[in-house]
This record gives sequence, C-alpha cells and structure tokens, in this order.
Amino acid sequence: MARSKSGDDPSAKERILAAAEKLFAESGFDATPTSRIAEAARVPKGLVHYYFRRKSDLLTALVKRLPDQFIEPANVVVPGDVAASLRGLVAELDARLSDSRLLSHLLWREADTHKDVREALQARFQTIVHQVKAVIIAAGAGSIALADVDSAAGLFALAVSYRHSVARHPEDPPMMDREVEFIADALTLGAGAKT
Amino acid sequence: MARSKSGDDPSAKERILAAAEKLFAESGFDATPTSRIAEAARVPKGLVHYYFRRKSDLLTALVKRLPDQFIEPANVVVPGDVAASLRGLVAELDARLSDSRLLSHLLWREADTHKDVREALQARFQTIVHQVKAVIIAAGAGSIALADVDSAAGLFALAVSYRHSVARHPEDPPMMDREVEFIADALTLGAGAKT
Amino acid sequence: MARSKSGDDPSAKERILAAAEKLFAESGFDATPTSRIAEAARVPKGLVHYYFRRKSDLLTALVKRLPDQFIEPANVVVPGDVAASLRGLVAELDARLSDSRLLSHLLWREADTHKDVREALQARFQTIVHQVKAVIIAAGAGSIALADVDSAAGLFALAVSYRHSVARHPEDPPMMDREVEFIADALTLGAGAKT
Amino acid sequence: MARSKSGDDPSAKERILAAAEKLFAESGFDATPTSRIAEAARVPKGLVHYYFRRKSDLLTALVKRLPDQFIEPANVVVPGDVAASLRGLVAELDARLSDSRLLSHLLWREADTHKDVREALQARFQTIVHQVKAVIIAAGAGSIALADVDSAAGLFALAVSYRHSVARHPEDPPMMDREVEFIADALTLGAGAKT
DNA sequence: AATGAATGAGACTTCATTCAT
DNA sequence: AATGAATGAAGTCTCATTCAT
Repeated sequence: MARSKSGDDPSAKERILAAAEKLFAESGFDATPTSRIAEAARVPKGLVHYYFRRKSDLLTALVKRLPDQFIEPANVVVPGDVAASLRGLVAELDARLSDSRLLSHLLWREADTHKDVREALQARFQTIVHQVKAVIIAAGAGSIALADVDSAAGLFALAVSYRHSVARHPEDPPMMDREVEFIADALTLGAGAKT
Repeated sequence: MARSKSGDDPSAKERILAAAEKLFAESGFDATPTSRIAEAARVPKGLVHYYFRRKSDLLTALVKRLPDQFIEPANVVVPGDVAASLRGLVAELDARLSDSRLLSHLLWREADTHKDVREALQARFQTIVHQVKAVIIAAGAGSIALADVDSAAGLFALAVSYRHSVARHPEDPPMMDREVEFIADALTLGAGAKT
Repeated sequence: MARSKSGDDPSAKERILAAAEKLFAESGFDATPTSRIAEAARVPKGLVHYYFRRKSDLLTALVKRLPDQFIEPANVVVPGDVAASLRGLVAELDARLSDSRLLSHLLWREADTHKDVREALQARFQTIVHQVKAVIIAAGAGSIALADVDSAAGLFALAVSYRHSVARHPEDPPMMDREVEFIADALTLGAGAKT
Repeated sequence: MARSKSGDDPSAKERILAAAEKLFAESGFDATPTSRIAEAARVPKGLVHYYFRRKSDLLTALVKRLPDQFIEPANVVVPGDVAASLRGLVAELDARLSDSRLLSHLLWREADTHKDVREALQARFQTIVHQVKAVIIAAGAGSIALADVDSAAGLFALAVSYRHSVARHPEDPPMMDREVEFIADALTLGAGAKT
C-alpha cells in the first residue's frame, strides 16, 4: 500500500515536474495553473503544493534538472581538423540538449522574471563558450590564429543557444549547419588574422 | 497644474502606450496589471480599456509602433570594403533600433504566446537578413564568394537580433563588434569557398 | 441641415427605439448595451443618452408604443355564431398584435423587474378579457349560459396572451386553433351550465 | 456559534443553491451578483465559484432540482367522472409543484437566454400534457369524444403551467378553478364532437 | 442640439495558497 | 504523508452615465 501507485511509474513528484515542464513550455509559466499540472500528473491538487510550496519552486526545481553540459573535449576533437571537430561538438551538444529542448525554451522565456532561471542560463552559456574554445584550440593548434578563437566561440555558442532555446517555432529561421561550416572554415583560413 | 492634462503632454493614449511598453518590459506582460499601467500613465483605469478593449491590444498596438527598418543600402555601402560596410550597417541599425530596445525585448519574450508579435518579429528578422545580403553584395562584388553570403548574412542578422532583443541584462554576454569584424574578414578571405 | 439625416428615414429617436426593441427582444434588456443600440440605430452613442437619460427610459418609452387594442366588437361579431365570432376576434387581434410580437415578448420577460412594464401588460390582459366577453355576449346572446362567459373569456385571453407574448420559440407548443374552436363549441353547447 | 457551520445546517453547497434560487426569483438572474448570493448563503465569495465555476452553472443546477412530475394517474382517476379526476390532478400537481413555484417562475423568465432552461421547461410541459391526456382518457372512457382530448389537455396544461410559472404577482389574473371545471364539463358534454 | 471622450463602480472569474483532517 | 475543500486577493473587462465642447 505504501507504494500503491508506483509499480514502474515515475514517482508522483517526478510526474509533477514532468507535467510542469511540458505545460510551462506549452503555455508559459503564468498561464499554467497548478491545478492543470496536478491534473496532467494525475495527482491530487494538494500534492503539488505539498511538494512545492510555492509555484515558483517548480521552476527552481526544473532548473536543477538541467543536464550537465560538461563534455570531454577529447571525445570530439579531431586533431588538425577544426571543421570536423566543431561538427562533432554540434552533434554532441545536440544529443545532450535535445532532451531538454522544452525546458531550455521555457527557461529562456522566464529568465527575465526569475533570477534563478536567469543565472542558470548564463552559467550554461558560459559553459558552452568555454567548451567551444577548448575544442577549437585542441583541434586547431598551430593552424589557427588565437586572436580569432574568442570571436568564433562566441558566435558559435550564440548559434547553439539560439537553436536550443529560442527558435522553437517551425517558422523560425532554422539554425543552419552551413553557418557552422562557415565559422570553421573562417578560422582555418585565418580570417581576421590581420586584426 | 492647471494645464496638467493639456499643453505639451503627450496625449493620454500615447502615455498609456508608453507606460505599457515600460512596464511590460520591466515585469512582463502577464505580471503587469492594467491598473498599474493606468496609474503610471496617470489616467483612470477605465480609459485604458476605452482605448484598448483587451489587454492584448496593447501589445498589438506596440507592435505597430516598431520603427521601420528600411535602410538605404546606398548610405552605408563602402564599395570594395565589406568590413567597413558592415560596420556602417551596424551603426545604422543601432541608431534606428536603439529607441525600441525595451520594446524589442518585450516582444521577443511574448512571441510565444502572441501570434501577432511572433509574426512581426519574424518579418523584422527577414528584413534585416535581406538588407545585410544587399549590403554585402554591393560592397563585396567581385571580391567575395557568393556562396558565403547567405551564411554570413544569417549569422550577422542573428547577432544583431540577439543584441537588440535578448541581451538586456548587464550580465548577459555583450554583443561584440569583434564578431562582426570576424564575419567580414571571413567573407573577404573566401572562407567556405571550397564548399 | 437641420434635417440633414432625414429624407424619409424615421427620426433618430424613432430609430433608437426600433433598434432597442429589436435588440432587447433578441438578447434581453440587461444583455443589450446602449452602445449596441446606438450602433444599430446608426446614431452616435451620446445621442441615446441624450434622448433617454436612463437606459430604463427606453423600456418605458417602448411600453408607451404598445398599440391600442381597442377593437370595435361590431366588426367581428357574427350574431348567433359564437365560433365564427371568436375566430374573427382571433384574426383581428392577430393582425393588430403581430406588429408588436417582439415587443410583447420582451415586455413579458422584463415584467418582473420593471413595474411600468408589469402594469402595462396587466392592463393589456384585462382589455383583452373585456373584449372577449363583449364579443361572446354579443354573438351568443340567448344561446349561451352567462355563467360560462367568464371562464371562457379567461381561457381565451390566456391563450392569446400566451401566443403573443410567451411562446416565441419554434419548439414551443404552438397555440392552436383547435383549442379556440373547442372553447366556442363548449360555450354553445352549454358546458358548465349545470354549475 | 461554535457549531455554526455544522450540525443541522444544510451544506454550504445547498445553502448557495437555495440563496441563488431565492435571489434569482426576486431580482432576476442578471441583476443578482454572485457576491450577493455568497452573502445570503453566508459563505465566502470564492466558494460560490468553487462549486459553480460559472454563474450560469447555478441555473443549470437549479434546473436539475426541478421535482419530477410523474404522477400515478391511478391515484387521481375517478372512473366515469372527468371533472373529479381533473380536480384531483390539479390538487396533485399543486402539491407537487408548489415547492418550486419560485423556481418555476425564475426558469420561465430565463428560458429565452439559457437553452438548458428552455429545454427543461419544454420537457416539463410535455410531461404535463401527457399526464392530463392519460387521466382524461382513463376517467372518461366511453363518455367523451376522443377528438377533444388533445384540445382539452393542451388548454389544461397551459393553464397549469401558467399558474405555476407566470402568474406570480398578486395583481396577476388568478388561475382559476372554474376554468378547469369548464373544460371538464365541455369534454363530458362532447363539445367539439361534431368537428 | 449633439457628440464622443472620459470615468469609475462593479461584475465575473481565476488561482495560489492555506488548513483541517 | 496526503488530500481537497475553502479562502480571498486580484485581475480583466463591461457599461451606464457624465461632461466639456
């Protein structure tokens, strides 16, 4: 009886979080009543507030579920081939972030109103920038101008973030593999080297 | 005080829109009660709904106030110098968009929930992409690979949009002139030409 | 210019009343905003309140437009034939009341809330009863029991009122010629005579 | 006072319905704010909307409380005496409907605006017509013309409905036993038989 | 006489949150 | 630990009515 509702169902708390993530992403934080979350999670309304005293605690908990992005650069670096390395990094980030696409987008939207969320997103952005730089340097050592690395990593992180967080509507400008190629090539050719 | 409501004061309707823009940008659309807008605009609560029957009409009206972005490419193109041309374009767009920074940011956030807003932003994005392409082609004719223009224009527009729409918190990664330079150089050097 | 909007149009005041009658009957008094009346009457909103300071004045004015129901019994009485006389009376009332069907129904509905209206309807009902009695007596003199006249006239007036005021939905039980026939026959045959 | 909310008090939900019935009947549906209902029921305003999400749900719930009118014809039929049978039926209906006089009247008034209500009233009317016919046929078998039964039942049902639904003001024409007698006699005497 | 901008009271409704059980 | 009834604050929106012109 203690686990009457379990079996292999995720725990009630887990179901609540999953429902919140889905509904927040669909309709926005403010437009999603906790009652609808309870309904979607198939738990009584009271339980939502039992686990998450304030509604915003749901958002905070969701932020904590953001998957870690730490990637072993070694796994994607193809020494001497920046383009291939970046392609590998894109694939790796995609795989790792695709699970949390809804979540990323939702956080992006609520970042303004919730400090928690904003900080989490900023940290995530910085993490990506650092990883990109590490990969570029590891792959391009000797063949690229270091002066370009910051610019390229910034653009790259921007593109990836945009693709995973902001651009969610089918009509949005797709974030495009050719641009990534463009950056890689530019680096290799030493664009900006003269700067 | 005798002429508090007349003289050089903007009209009540204008004050309402200005207050809405400010408050929406500060706290978000949902978190801003119309009553606070009325208060900030120094008009009675009823007048807000007299001019804007539904709250979302305020957003629609705000969208219509988005300044036109049509720029005469001729004004910024420096023939033969892509970097200078893009720098000119950035300056031009900055000047034109800086007035509506709050507005852009607010719209970006509400794009998910309001179709009007989403469409306006998408149109605006496309406009910028087209202008960038026109400038690049005009400035770089003969010296750049046309195959790169789309990639470069996409990245550039993305950067500009991001800078004007998303990055608003002082802690956000600043949108960076060096990246623009990087793109220009890459184009000139023919990055991606081999694709 | 004084009659700039006239021509053969009914006066603005008249148009307002007509619009009010139609809209009140369609949606009810409370559910009809004066603004919609103004719109339907093609007059500025201010004019409605200029002519009818309070909204309820519209109802009062409408009551005053109730057509007089005074019928010359002589016109419908067929001496010696009660059935024919009642049939004539029905036709006469129908002709006279059909113009005001909307109005009757509307008044019926609002009778509870507006004393004016209630009194007008009661007066109208009494008028009809009296007329029915007069017709029956004139037509049936000698051949019917006077004791029945009140009962018959009451039923008859009830049927007519119902038909003109309450039963407006197509699905409502139609008010039925056979019943009128039934009453006439009953009178002639002396139903209730033994009472 | 310690048990003000418990004991033999009807439940809060019941009190709300009772208050709504009373106030709607007194002032009409539109003119009764839910806040006044809450006040009359001695419950906080929020509770009214907790039980009845929309105000119109109150009406729907009230409709469902309409007492069933199914009467065992056997209980009122006096074989061979139509008049007595109809008198019995009137008494029976009166006893059964008198509790819901306010309710009936209120529903009648709102029938135009609320489809639910209209349908309920129409069904109720048909039920009464059928019962009247059954009683007449059972009581008058052999002694009345079947051709008259429909007319008579229609008139009778009309009178009863009117009496229970419309005529509520003391000044309204009373609904009158003599009319019922009149109908019974007419049936027995074969009024309309020649039709 | 006529107009429509302006006003503010108040209605319905939603919902996060509390609390007794 | 869990529940769902209960609460009341707050929001959006409608509208009759007033008033300056």
